[in-house]
Amino acid sequence: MYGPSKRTRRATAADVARLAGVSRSAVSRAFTKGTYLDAEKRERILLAAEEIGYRPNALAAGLQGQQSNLVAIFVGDMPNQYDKEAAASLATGLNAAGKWPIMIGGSDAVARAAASRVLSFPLEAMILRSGSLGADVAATCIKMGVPVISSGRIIEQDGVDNICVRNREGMREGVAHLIKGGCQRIAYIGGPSSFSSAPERRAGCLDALGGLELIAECEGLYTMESGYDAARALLKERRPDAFVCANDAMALGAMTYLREAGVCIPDDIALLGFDDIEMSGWPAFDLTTIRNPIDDMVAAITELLHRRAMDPAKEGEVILLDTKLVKRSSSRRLLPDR
Amino acid sequence: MYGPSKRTRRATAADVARLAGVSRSAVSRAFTKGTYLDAEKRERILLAAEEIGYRPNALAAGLQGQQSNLVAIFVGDMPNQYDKEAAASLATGLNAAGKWPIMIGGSDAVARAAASRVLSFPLEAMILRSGSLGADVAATCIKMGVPVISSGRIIEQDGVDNICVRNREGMREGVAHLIKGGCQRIAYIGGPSSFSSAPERRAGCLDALGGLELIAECEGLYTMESGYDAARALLKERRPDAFVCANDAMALGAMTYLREAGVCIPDDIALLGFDDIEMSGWPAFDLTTIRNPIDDMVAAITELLHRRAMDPAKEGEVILLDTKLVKRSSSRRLLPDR
DNA sequence: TTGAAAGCGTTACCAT
DNA sequence: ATGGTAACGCTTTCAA
Repeated sequence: MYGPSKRTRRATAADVARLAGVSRSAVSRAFTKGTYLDAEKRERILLAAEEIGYRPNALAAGLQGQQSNLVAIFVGDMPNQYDKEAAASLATGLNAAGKWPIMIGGSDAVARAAASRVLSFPLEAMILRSGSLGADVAATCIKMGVPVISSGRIIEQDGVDNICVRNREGMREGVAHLIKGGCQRIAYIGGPSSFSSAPERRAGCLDALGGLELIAECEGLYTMESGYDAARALLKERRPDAFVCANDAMALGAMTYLREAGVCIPDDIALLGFDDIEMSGWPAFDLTTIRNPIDDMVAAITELLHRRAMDPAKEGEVILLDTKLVKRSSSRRLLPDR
Repeated sequence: MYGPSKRTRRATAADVARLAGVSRSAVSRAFTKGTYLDAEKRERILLAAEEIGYRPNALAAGLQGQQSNLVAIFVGDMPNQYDKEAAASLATGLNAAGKWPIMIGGSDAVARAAASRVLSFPLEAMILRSGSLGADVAATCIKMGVPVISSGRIIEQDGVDNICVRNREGMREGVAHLIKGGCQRIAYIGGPSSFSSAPERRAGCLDALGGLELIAECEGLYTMESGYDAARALLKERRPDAFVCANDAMALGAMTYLREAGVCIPDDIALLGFDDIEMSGWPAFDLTTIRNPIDDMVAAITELLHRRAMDPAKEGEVILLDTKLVKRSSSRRLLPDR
């Protein structure tokens, strides 16, 4: 039997037209809704198309001047769990919205080169999800006329849309919760200062402290391992009764160390994270944390994409997402929470 | 200023030609290496292009019949860590190889629909990385003339290239290592039978057992949580001295439960995983496991892509990857390992 | 070495 | 409602 698998050339509208005995125009219309076309005829065309495995070539359609629906997502190395979850959800959310996410990632040099080359596509937007680098990539995109959406870090640049979580407010609420629960000797495990989220979260912690001061403090790498190490280092200091961590990965690392060290959580030391990654909700960890809402982030990006498509020349905007304090057992102390 | 009509058109070769005072053909040649073009002229063109932010439109170039360099990656829900790591590395590896990976994911219905729609692009290949579903997606692709590369699960279908790790041999080596270390009462925590890897790994375990029989056995979901639950259930059975887990996520879940239960690893119970995800190598876990080599997988896929491009009509092939036993402390028992 | 012109597969705009 | 015919932006062939 002859079939498309034998064919080396891709089926075109002309092939379908020939097979169905109609014009190429009719084939095009059959695949576009809201066009005038005899119902029976459309049926016949669709059937013929199905038979030879035809569908409109997106390259040609995109060339035609329509929207390409192509979107690039620039992720860094995705060193921690949250980044991976966010990237996965973003890709999924985008293709639920009818967009095609092209992933760009890897170590700096490779990723940067790829990010530049991908601009040869008429992208609807470049989505930046990289903590540290990104600002220069953004500049290239803007120059090429490709809209930029920066997520997780605010890039002050003309025409760049930003979406960011309220790091400071979120952390403030979390630490306030610890204090209301009776914690007084708080140690802070911060993130790398190259990430804009790090100083913001730290500021939120200081806000909540009020008159209090941090018992101790150090800077981690947003990884579990660095949290583990940080906990060990900080435990030597004057006995803290709470560890506030700039993200969940470090908090879980710290938790692992504390358990090994025989420290009871939360009675000896309470623990607070930030992000609410999947693992944190798992009963064996049950970490109190501040939710960095991935679904809201994805929804906001989709919305931004839409608004930009409506008005390509609009001003860049900043969307701030609200966090949500998720109280779990790592902060559930004897003292009642109010 | 005057409204949305401010839209800036993307620069085209004609724009560059005008600016540099050359023909459109020359501009095209300037961006194609191995073409006849005066060096000084090429320089001038490239400069002009840089100035107005031009690069060849990949849509138009792809239409021309060249290779599109577009590749779709179909991932499932990526429920476990290994899937996420694999997907991230794959995307990165592909764009290091000059390919553009379009990610397709999400819950079954949405992902399936997207996978079908993405075929409107002249894809160089559809890469399937989904344990359970995928076979029917593969059929659609083949019908459309899009080559399929299945990773992690062998799809017996004309023209489908497969790449899979030697699950059985790997697990056999791992369990043999436990037995040499003195384990005799082995309990098995398996994966969901809908994944082809599950029965293979189990078979490898049985191979190594020789005359022995499993003390106990249950089926998990390849998630940490299911491993945790499985360990609790199995611990009630006649005291095992080893837990063999079908993947690392479950092994780490089991480890967490065992530690909570005060069981000493590996002295009371040894632990074996499969995959070697990042977390397993972290000192606080230090899980003995069988490496499911992501880098080799990515390299093989790139190679397969290349071979398929060379000969679109070639037979489908099966590449099997070797595992590597990674001995860590979760299996380091008193009895010397031979 | 260079420029003109012919496609590539669509969609959109014409007249029917 | 329908078929013919311009674009769309590029690469490649063909003459020069």
